[in-house]
Amino acid sequence: MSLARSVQRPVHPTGAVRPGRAETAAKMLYRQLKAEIVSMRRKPGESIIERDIASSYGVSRTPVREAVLRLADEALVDIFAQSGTFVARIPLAALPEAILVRKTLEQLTARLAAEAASREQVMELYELIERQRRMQRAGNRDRFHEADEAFHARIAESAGHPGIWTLIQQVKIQVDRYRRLTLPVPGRMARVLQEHTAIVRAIEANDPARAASAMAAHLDGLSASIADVRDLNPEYFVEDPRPPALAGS
Amino acid sequence: MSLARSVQRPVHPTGAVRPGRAETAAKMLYRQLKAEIVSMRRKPGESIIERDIASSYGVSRTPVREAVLRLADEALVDIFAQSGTFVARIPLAALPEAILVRKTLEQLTARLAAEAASREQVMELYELIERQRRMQRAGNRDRFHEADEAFHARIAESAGHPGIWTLIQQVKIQVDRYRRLTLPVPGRMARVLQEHTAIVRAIEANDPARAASAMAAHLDGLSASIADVRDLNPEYFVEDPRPPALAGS
DNA sequence: GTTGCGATTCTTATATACTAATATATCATC
DNA sequence: GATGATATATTAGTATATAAGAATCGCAAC
Repeated sequence: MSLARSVQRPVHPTGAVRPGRAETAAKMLYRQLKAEIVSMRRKPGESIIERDIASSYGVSRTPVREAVLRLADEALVDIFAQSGTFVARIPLAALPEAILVRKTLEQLTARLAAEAASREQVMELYELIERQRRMQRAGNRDRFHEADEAFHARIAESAGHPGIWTLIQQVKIQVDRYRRLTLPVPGRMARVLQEHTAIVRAIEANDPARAASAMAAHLDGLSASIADVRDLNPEYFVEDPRPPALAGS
Repeated sequence: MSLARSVQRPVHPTGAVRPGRAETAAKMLYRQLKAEIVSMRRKPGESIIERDIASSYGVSRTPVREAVLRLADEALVDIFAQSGTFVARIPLAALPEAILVRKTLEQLTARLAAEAASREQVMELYELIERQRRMQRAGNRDRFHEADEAFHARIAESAGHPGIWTLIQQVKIQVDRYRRLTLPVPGRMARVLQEHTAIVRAIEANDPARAASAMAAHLDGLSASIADVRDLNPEYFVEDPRPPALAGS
């Protein structure tokens, strides 16, 4: 997929600006199913039957199938022909890799943001931290997390490369599923706020190296003990022994 | 999409090892169309009509549609409902970002490879360089390029993170299309060979910093002058002025 | 010559029907 | 009772038909 697939609009050959269109059923189903899988409301290994989804949403199998195929592309479901479709198990081997890639790319955006961010952008980052603080006080974990994501997105934007956050979102999706299984850690929100503040301070001070290391420290915190969670819910995971060698020409 | 979507096999809930199955028509069409688009045999802006593809391959519209939908996900085609589907133009704004991401991630793999690569893995890298040298002598640019890709893939593998190369392949796809428009530069193959050798030497010497900088230098070479190519084929490109702000909450 | 309207002709989006292959249940056999 | 073959049911893959909306072409009015 393209790096920035979801941040650029297609351009019609005629050059005409196309009117906004009502969302298709297929896209709605895709978003819906994806949300259910990422939020672990649909459990890994659970069966997904196209016909059932279709009837429960009052549409035909075709748009359901389109949505399921997209999810299969993203490795959120496994399709077995003439057999069944199942919510994908979380690939343990991919988690450290995804965390590493995220850390690397976010160190980059933090560094670039520290070089390039305008005063307005820094203020927006502080505002997002404030929003998070309000959500912490309200004890609203979901909204806290939303603001958290927005904070990271805004840093990529300030770095001049918003598409990198889009990419990170795709890379970290299995990690997000994994984290849904972890228990809420007391004091985590407070620590996140502190770490976010340290990052913005470094960006504001135009100190790229410090911004990068602050971001790295922040992200190191989230790689909790994978082994523990796996042992609690072994049926949700799959440890691919060794991926089959990549196509080497 | 998951980081390693194409390097891990789905696991059937019954635990059974599923037999290898014949490739579906849809997957074949996807690969075929993707190759035609990336190789620029299908020009940006060109119309793609599902019915025509279906009849020319002797299948129904359904598998064609499946393939086209996947390509739309990867931003290789733009689908306009009730209007038409077109080969996507190359998004100019995304190219520097993709090049930057690739460089960042390959510096990472080079660094890790320098820390972890075994003697056998280093030998394989040297062998891939030799293969490239043979292709250079034979003047076979396509096979030279294939070995080039295999070289980079093998470095990611030696770093213990083969999925990162899969990710890079996805990120650089629009850059690959752009590069198809550039003329062959005399002496480029020789320079590539030299730079690859420098990278492997640093990996062999277990010098992570030098491996990373050698990789960075290598990849800096490929960001030629985008402006020139754009002016030659302006109809192949689209310069998204500013991506619409990312979802911020 | 240009512009505005409208019918027509495309095209994709969705619905429905059919095919083929898998997994499971059943039953005979040992 | 365990085991194997067979039959059945279930499911994704594919084919075809229909719906709905957009672009284009022609024509009329100016």
